[in-house]
Amino acid sequence: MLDLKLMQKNPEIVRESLKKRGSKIDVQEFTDLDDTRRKLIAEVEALKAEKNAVGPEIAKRKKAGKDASDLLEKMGEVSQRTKLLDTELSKIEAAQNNWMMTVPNIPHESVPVGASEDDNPVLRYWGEKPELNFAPKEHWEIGTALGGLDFECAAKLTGSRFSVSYGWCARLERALAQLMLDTQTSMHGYTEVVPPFMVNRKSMTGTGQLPKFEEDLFKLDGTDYFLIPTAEVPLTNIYADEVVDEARLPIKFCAHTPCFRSEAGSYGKDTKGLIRQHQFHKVEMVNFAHPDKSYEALENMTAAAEKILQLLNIHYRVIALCTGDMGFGAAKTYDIEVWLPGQDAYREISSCSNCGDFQARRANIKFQPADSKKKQFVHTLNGSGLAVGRCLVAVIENYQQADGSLVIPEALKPYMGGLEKVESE
RNA sequence: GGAGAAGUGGCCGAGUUGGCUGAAGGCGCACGCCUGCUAAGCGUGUAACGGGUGUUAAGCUCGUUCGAGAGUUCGAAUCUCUCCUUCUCCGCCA
Repeated sequence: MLDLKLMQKNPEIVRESLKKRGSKIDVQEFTDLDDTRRKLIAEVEALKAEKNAVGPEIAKRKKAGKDASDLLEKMGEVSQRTKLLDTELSKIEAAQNNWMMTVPNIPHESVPVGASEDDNPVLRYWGEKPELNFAPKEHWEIGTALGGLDFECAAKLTGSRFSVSYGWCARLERALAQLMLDTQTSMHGYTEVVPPFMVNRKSMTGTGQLPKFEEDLFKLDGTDYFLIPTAEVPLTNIYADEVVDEARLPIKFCAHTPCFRSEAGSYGKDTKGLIRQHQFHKVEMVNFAHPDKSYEALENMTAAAEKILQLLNIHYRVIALCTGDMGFGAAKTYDIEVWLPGQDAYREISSCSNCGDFQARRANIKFQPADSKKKQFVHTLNGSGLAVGRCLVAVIENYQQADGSLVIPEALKPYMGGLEKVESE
C-alpha cells in the first residue's frame, strides 16, 4: 500500500509511476474519494464533539433530579444524524481503502522503464553454456527414462500439473533443498524457519496477494485459509503488527516450504515437466531491512541466491525487471535465469525483490529508531534461494550425459549418500 | 467435538448499580534532582491512528480506539448478540 500522504500531496508522482507500469488505474478516483471523505469526517466529528460536550450536562441534571428532556430530544437528533453520516463515511472509506489496496508499488528510480519482459536488461552472466556433443534432452524425458519422475501417476492421483518422484530423483530434490538451506543459514546469516503452509486472509493481504490476486490462490473450502503460493507470505507476516528495535535489523529468515499456485491464465504454457506445477518446493529468503540499507540488502540477497547455482556450477544470467514487468508489491526486482540445455533457453529460477515499505505499511511492520520517538516502517525483501523444483530441472538438464545417464554435481554428493551417477537399469 | 474461564495502555493490573475513566495503581522506560559510589530516594513525563490549523516541522485543537463486529441508549470498557483468540477439564487423534 502506498502512503496516503503521498497520494494526497503528490498525486502526480503516483500517476507517473502507474504510467510507467502500464497500469490503467486513475488517480483522480482516489482524489475524489478523499475529498468526500474529509468533508464527511469534518461534519461527523463536529457532531460527535457536540455529543461529548452535552453528555455530562445531561448526567448532571439527572443527578440533581432536574428535567433534561430538551437536551435528550436534541441529542436524539444529533445521534441519528451521526449514525447516518457514519454509515456513509464507512462506505467511502471502504471504497478508498479498496482502491489503495489495488494500487501497485512505485518503482525505484533505478528500475529501467519498459513495457514487457522483452525490455528487461541482462545485467551479467555467470559461467558458460555447457558444450554438449549430443542433442540434449529435456528434463522430463531424462527423469522419466531414469525412473525418477512419473507424471502419469500424478495425473491419476490428482490431476495435471503435478508430479511424483522416486528414488534418486526424490532424494536429489531433498539434497538440493538441504544445500540451499545449509548455504543460506551458514554462509549468509539466515535463520531457518518452518512456518504454516496455509495462512489466513489477513496475511495474504499483508503481503499483497489479496485482494487482487485471489484467483491465483488455492483456498481451503469452508475455511478462510489459503495455501501459500510462496513462503514470503508467512515469513513476512511474522512481524505483522509488530515493532522491532532498530538494532535488530536486518532480520533474515529462510524457509523450505511447498508452494501452491493455481496457475490461472497460464493454460498451454509449460504443460510438460516440472517447470510450472500447482505444487512445488522453494527455499525462500525474507529480509526486514532498515530503509537506508534495503537496496544494499537486495544486492546481498541476489548474491545469496546466485551462490547456489555457483556451487552447482550451472550457467545463469541476472536480469533487472523493467517497470512494466515487475510484480505488484515490488519496488525493484532482479530475476536469476538459469540455462536449460534441453529447452535451449534461460528460465527464471529466482526472483529477488525489494518491496520498500509497501508491504510493511499493509502488514503494519515497524521499527523503533534508536535516536527518535517516531516509529518507522521497515523495508521488506523477498527472494527465492532457490526454487527447488526448477533447480532440479536445471541439474538434470545440465548434468545429463550422452548415454542418457546423469552425473551428480560435486556439491550435492555429500547429500546423496555416495551416489555419483544415475544410470538406466 | 463437549463443559467452563478469560481477553483493558510496552508489561502487570483496577474498573461490571452505564456518564465526571484514555482509562487508578504498580512495573518498565526517558529526562531531571539528590546522593561520594556500581544501590536507594525524589520529581516530571511516558499510546496509536485520523480530521482541522501549520513550512509534507513543532505546537494547538477535535475525533476514534478497553480482542473484532453488530445492537440497546441522549450516552457503553461497563448491558445484549455473533465471531476470533488464549487457558483449564473431558473425549478423540498423529
